Amino acid sequence: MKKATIKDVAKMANVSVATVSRVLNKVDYPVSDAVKKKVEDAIEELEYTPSKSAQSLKSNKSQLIGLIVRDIADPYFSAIAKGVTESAIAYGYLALVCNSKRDMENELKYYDVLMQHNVAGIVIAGAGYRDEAFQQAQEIRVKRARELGIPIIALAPQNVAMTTISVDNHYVGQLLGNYLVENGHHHIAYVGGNAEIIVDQQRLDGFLSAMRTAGIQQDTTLITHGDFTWEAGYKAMENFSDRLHEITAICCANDNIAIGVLRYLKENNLIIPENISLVSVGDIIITEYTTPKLSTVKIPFYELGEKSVEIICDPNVQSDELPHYEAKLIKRNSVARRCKL
Amino acid sequence: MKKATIKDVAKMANVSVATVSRVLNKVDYPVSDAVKKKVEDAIEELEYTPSKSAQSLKSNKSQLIGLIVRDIADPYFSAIAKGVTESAIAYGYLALVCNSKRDMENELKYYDVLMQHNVAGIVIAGAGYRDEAFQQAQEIRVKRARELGIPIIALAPQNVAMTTISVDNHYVGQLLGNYLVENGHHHIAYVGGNAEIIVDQQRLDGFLSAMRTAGIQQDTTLITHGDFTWEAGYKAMENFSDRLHEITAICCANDNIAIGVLRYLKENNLIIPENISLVSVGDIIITEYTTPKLSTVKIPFYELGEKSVEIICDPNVQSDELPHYEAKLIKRNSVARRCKL
DNA sequence: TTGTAGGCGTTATCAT
DNA sequence: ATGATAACGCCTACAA
Repeated sequence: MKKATIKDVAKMANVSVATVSRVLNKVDYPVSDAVKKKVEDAIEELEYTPSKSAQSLKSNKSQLIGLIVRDIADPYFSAIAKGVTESAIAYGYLALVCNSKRDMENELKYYDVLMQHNVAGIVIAGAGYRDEAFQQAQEIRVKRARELGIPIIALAPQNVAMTTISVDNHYVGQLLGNYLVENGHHHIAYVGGNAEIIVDQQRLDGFLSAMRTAGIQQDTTLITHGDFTWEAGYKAMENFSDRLHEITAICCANDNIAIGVLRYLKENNLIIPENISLVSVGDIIITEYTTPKLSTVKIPFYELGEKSVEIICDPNVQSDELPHYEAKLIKRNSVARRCKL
Repeated sequence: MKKATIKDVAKMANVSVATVSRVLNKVDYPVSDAVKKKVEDAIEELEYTPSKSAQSLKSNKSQLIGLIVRDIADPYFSAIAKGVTESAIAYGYLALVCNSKRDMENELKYYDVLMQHNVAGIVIAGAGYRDEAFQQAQEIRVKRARELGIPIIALAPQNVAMTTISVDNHYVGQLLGNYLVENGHHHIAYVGGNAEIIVDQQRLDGFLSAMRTAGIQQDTTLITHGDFTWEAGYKAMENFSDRLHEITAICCANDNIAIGVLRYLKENNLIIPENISLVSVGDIIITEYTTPKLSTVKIPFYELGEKSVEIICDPNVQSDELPHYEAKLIKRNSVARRCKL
């Protein structure tokens, strides 16, 4: 059996397809009540719904929003995906989710695939890579999208001219550094994420500037980079094991890393925060359920995802009046006051 | 600027659109090398890619897979989503992700929306509701989809005749019960999930059958239901607080619940597993990062998602030779041997 | 107020 | 080996 088409409806209601289309799309187009009724009955009878494919072909625009994430199973990205999918539905759209597996090539490929699908817009969740070739490739795609009238919204800095809504990551790093300093910490290890990704550098810079302001000479051998994952956090600690006695606090570039770090420290019988304090970035839900609860800088992932869809779908939203998102420190129980080392 | 169409390519290559279509789609259709070359050059020059919308209209089938989840930010569902999205891309498809917010109405609506988009298939991640009206509504949609040739794959039981790949949840409950009994536990609290969802009952039944086999009379007032979330697990414990001294173990219907339970117990200075043992279901990644690591029954979420796409996309896969997925107990550190109460 | 017809980009059928 | 054309379902000028 096939789905009913507008023709079937027209036939059953004894009207033309144009009339059917009008009662469907032109709310205030003059159609006689009798005809309108007939059409609506036929639609119901046949369970007719317009074909999105045909509409998309005709209008050269689909009711689809593309979302590119690095790993949908990572709480950061799934929080964003939640915002995007829920907001999309609210606007009558659907979200196409692409998982790059943290691979640059894949990410670029997805730009193309999504455009082939005539998406109404594309949301880029992850921050950009510092790699120049990548940025150029990205720039080409952004330009092409603009020519086609497809908005692309980044939820983290890309170093490419494009609409971006994001928290100030330099400030995030400062927040972290200042908080630790305020609590008397001077010997701090910094566990970064993937150094190839822009935000990693920005957060570290912010952290270092906080150290400088506080007159603290940061030991650069106490700075490490890996990836924004749990495993990476754990592994970083393994490599750090012989220097744990030198430090009183660890600053992690995101919550995942902190969770890995936390596990390592617990396994090695260090008490948080009594022995070592811990801060990170994100405020993913699990930070409320670890022991101790993690002090972290909240990034409004859900809201960012939500807003990006709004920018794409709502014609009233001007992309020149982008909202400002403020990073906020959430103090919980992973930082202790350290008077003196 | 507009995207190049097959006509543009045909014009540039001085051939007909039919020829272009052939070099694109009919690999072994006889086309002279010279013409083929011209066409390929034009395609490259114009950066032409076929419009998915037009293909979808023409073929009455899109390269889209619909996925319905209850909460994409829930590790259970995001693991499935990861399997689905990655597998989809591998087949040249894209995944449309719908978030029902654990609302039945939404779920039903998504069936319809996805069909409007001409999806190649639909994957239902969550188990069905016991609600009869829901099951009927679901049945209608499944039947309609079948008539349209759209496969629907459930990754958990629905009590509706449809293709389902899933673990045996009764067995899961038995596994849990037996493991606890083997370790000498006789006074066990059971924290279930949403009792309206089919698997919740199945797991509990399995657990109870294990108790019966062991000759243990389960205290039914020690059985509670809430939801499959962290918050619900925590809240269940709050309501249980005055009975904690009666029990030696807690069996949770999934890992989320266990994480909430764990947090409550820790806040109340109970040591796991020395004071109370804990088991659950899922084996989501975080269970490896809690303290202690959670003993749980592994459900292969990623693989289920992956397989469902394979069934939809791969014409060689017969849906009558569905794979069997075995639930497996992962013993970690949340269960202690209890000789006697 | 309603109907007719062309075209969106493809693919497939039928000619040549 | 290649080309012309109809059709997929919808929307929208333009006609009536």
